[in-house]
Amino acid sequence: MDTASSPKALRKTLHDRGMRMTPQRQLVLDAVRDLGHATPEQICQRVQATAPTVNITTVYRTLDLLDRLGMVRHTHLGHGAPTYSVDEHEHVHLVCHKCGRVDEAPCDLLTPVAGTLRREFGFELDASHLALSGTCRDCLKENDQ
Amino acid sequence: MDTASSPKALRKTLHDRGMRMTPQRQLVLDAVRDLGHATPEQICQRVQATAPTVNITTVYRTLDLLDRLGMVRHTHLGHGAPTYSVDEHEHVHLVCHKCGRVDEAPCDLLTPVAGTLRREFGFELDASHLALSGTCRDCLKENDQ
DNA sequence: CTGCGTGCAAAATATTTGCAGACAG
DNA sequence: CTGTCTGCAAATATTTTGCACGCAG
Repeated sequence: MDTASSPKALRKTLHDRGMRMTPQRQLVLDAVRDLGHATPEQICQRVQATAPTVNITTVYRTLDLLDRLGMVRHTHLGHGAPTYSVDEHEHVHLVCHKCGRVDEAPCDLLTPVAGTLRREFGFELDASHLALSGTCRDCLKENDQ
Repeated sequence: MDTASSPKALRKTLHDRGMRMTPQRQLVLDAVRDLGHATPEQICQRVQATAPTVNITTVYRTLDLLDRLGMVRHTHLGHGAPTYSVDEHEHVHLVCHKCGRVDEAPCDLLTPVAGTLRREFGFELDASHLALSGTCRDCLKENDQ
């Protein structure tokens, strides 16, 4: 088996478009996979743990590249910084606007809504690109006290 | 009738908390109401059409204040800048990630989903705070051509 | 070799903070 | 009058861009 984020897959995708394979690109892809959802800043720190000279600029450029290649995707979790994750396990993000915690829910949660939107608005929903915001279990409990 | 964004309502809300009514605060609230969804930058321009000396700093501070007072709310539409709107007509935002267009859908679209989230995740959904992203009617059409 | 990709510095953008004066109450 | 609010300038944070060198192919 050969996952989408393996060195081979990355090399092939890049070469198919006349682009080059570099250690930096592999490190960024690895970091995105390992961290789950992470901001460019966090990804950069992770990469620098292995290769301290890699510049934040390169991280931004590489994330942008990998996003356009479809190898990672970015999600707007709310407050500000977008977070990046590998495209593998699709899910909806649930962001608590009180404590900032991010949970995940299965994507098909929104399937009925997606159908309604398509029918009534001609709008093709991309469920995993944005988060749903609200209040999480724990913060709700705190309010009750 | 006395809407939530009327000068009187604003004055009262402020006074109840020992805060002061100022022309700047009324102008910002008016701009938010008139513009629908707008970024701090756009709101500032609108305010400056009437009062050119009002500073962007004041707009940021006032938006933050009005948000905490519950007189406006902010929504993360995706790409970057949050947008502010009055709390009156609740709706879900549909953002096209291709052309950037923002449509609105009735909030109760998500009522069934909100129920599922509450039951299965203990998560209380706040539907109007975030946007759903996808591809709008027009951009879908373009893809077909 | 050739030129794409990188690191560095600096620019562009977005938002926040410190402080002295203005003015609401 | 008193203390909050504002405007200005500068600090911070975030992301982008220009350029010369290094390395992938």
